[in-house]
Amino acid sequence: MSDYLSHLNPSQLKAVKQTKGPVMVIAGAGSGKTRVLTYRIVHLLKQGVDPFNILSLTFTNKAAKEMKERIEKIVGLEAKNIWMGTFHSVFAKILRYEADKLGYPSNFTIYDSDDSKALLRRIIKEMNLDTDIYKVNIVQSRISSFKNNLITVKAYTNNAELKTQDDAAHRPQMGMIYEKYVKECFKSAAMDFDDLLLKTNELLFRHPDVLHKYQHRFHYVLVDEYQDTNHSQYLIVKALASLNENICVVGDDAQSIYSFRGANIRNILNFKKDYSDAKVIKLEQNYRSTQNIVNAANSVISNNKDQLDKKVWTSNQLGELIKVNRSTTDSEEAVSVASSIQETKLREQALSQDFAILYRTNAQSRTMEEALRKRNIPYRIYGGLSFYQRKEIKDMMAYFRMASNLRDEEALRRIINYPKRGIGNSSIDRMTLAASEQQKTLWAIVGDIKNDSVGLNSGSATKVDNFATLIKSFQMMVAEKDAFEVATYIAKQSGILREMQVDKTPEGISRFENLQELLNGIQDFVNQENEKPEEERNTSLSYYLEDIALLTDAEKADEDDGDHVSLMTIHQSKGLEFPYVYVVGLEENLFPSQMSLTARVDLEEERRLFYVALTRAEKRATLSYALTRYRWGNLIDCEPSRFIEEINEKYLDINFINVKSSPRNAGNRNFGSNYKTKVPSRYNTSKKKEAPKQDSAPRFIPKNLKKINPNIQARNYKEQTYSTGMKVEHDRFGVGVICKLDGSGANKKISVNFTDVGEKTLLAKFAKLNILK
DNA sequence: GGAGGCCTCGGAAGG
DNA sequence: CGAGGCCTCC
Repeated sequence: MSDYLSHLNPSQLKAVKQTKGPVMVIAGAGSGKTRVLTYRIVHLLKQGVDPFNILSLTFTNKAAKEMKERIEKIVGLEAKNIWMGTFHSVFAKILRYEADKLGYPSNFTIYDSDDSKALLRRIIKEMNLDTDIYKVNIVQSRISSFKNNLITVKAYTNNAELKTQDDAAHRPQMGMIYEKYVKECFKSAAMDFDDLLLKTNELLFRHPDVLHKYQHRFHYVLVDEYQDTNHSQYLIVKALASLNENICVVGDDAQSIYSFRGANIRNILNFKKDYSDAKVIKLEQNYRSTQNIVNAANSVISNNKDQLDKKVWTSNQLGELIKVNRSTTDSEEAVSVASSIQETKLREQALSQDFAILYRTNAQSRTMEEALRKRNIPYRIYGGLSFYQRKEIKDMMAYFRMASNLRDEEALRRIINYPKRGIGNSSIDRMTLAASEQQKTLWAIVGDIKNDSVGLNSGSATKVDNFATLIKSFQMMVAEKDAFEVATYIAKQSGILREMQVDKTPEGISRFENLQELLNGIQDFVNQENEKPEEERNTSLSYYLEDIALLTDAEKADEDDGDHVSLMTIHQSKGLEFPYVYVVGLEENLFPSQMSLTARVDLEEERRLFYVALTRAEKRATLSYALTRYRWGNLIDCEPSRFIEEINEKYLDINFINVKSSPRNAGNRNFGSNYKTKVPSRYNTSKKKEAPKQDSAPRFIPKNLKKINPNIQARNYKEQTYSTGMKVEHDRFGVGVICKLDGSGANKKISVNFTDVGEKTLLAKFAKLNILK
């Protein structure tokens, strides 16, 4: 496959061939971003670059996997040697290799966010702090943001501003919690997700030799979704690339929707400042959506101030207008979506999988689900608990973690009395106290309970000792047996399997099946390892844990569960595309979210989220809102989202509204009595908003639009004047000539003689004819 | 030590 | 409204 370059348009080609020096690729929605990244790597390999010298970073395992597969398809097994993976997995690998330099064992545990939450909860409790003020979620995200900005405990202590912020928020003990949290993690030989990046920075900046080594290893660095990088990731990338400066970042500032988890849109906006000789290549041709969708999306995003200049366009067909639907209640909204799906399936011979329903919050899925179920439309709700977050899996994994790292205190606490073995809270509290007094790990006390430094009664001590003996036997086995043998042994000996088998409720059976699934997965892992050459082979349970610690999602995607409508949050839909997309709940305080209304940057992010939602659609986008909605059990009144108003009206089809006879003046559209035409000025912070509306669309449309009949482009919901003899076009019936007009107003009828289907009589208000001449 | 009732609180979610 | 943490009572 040597003609791979011929599949690219000029900008894509440029992005692929510009392999030297810093390059930023701004990839508009649907512009073939993955194709460029893939081919760029293929191109490097074809030029003779050693795969070991290429570092390619993504945010999700899925993205990494897909890219690897695509490259492998073209260049073969050579692709396996590329350093390709998520930030976290690549740097976890490096950290394990260099762990001793940071005082960690190489088999350190990775705490997921539940583990860190549990630890924080314990710390806050131990410090006797008010849990209403020191809420775990707040503390956790605060510490996360410290770490993502490289603010260590020491740096925090020296930072008066942060201290002042926390004092002002009535959380003066934040620094102390942070300190204890970091110490506990270290004591447990554990790193949380943020540590994987923070410690990598530490490693690279404190050990110039290590930095030097990896700078020389990675001749070429590629970063996908650069707009999603946080400061910590930014610094790592910068450090690694600073020697060769062969760095290529790909992203779209307009799709930056993750600031709430630390992503810093400045990284992409400032790339040119960081690398003065950077080449910026824009992929502006959209291959996914119709012109109406692309133009509507452009008109919305132009309301944002913080953005890189680009003009997304498409040569696809004009397509349908964006539909806007209003319902009285949220359940009516769901019914109207479901019936529209059903109708479209029949009329356009579409499959269920051609449809997606996108919403701002997960809570909105329920009404949608009910409506779909009533009509027997198959659907799948994405999101929710992933496989590895299930209790039964986490319990089992906690045993594995203990067997591999005895210092893992969160795992120990999770299983010391599960299944029930009579070790209660008072025993655990006593041992915890002893551990802290003697400056030992909790396991050191548990594993040596017979030496009686704790003062448990003999019955409790025996129970603890039996537990310790059990864990020790697991640990010994890890060194000798393969992961599957150890895992099945643990499942039986720990009593978990027995516990599962007894429970015959549907939930219990499902838990048992999940456990089986986990064991099957471990068997697969062992089999795969056994296929490798002996020197690369590692079938141990510890290695299995390393392998899957960062897999937060079970690979259920390929477990194709057939033709279904997809229900998901807009965040989850990023990167996906569907012929028909329904964006529901377009209401003020829901979308945009109420929490985004106080700051311009937050509102802009909501707008980007809306942009992402719109640009998922290939053929048709339908927006909807309800006038009332149940929220936390209460019925509340809603107003349509400002985002609907921000779309240039000529791309909208809101013909369902009882249009009053009064003429609408431009820029002051009337969506019905409940529509708020004026947004409160304090929200109206974007300067660009004042620009005349009609500008936003054509400005973004390049030459090729001229091929399109301007009359078609001008089509909108406004009443059109028809006369006999006019040549018109209908979506379904094709081209024809008007032969008769009847009635007036709402009852106005038009008879058209269509070339293909003969004469048809249509109601003018529903006909939506394009006047051709 | 465990079950069940009370209370609180609610955003989006990658690794 | 519903999930999950916490507390009380047995």
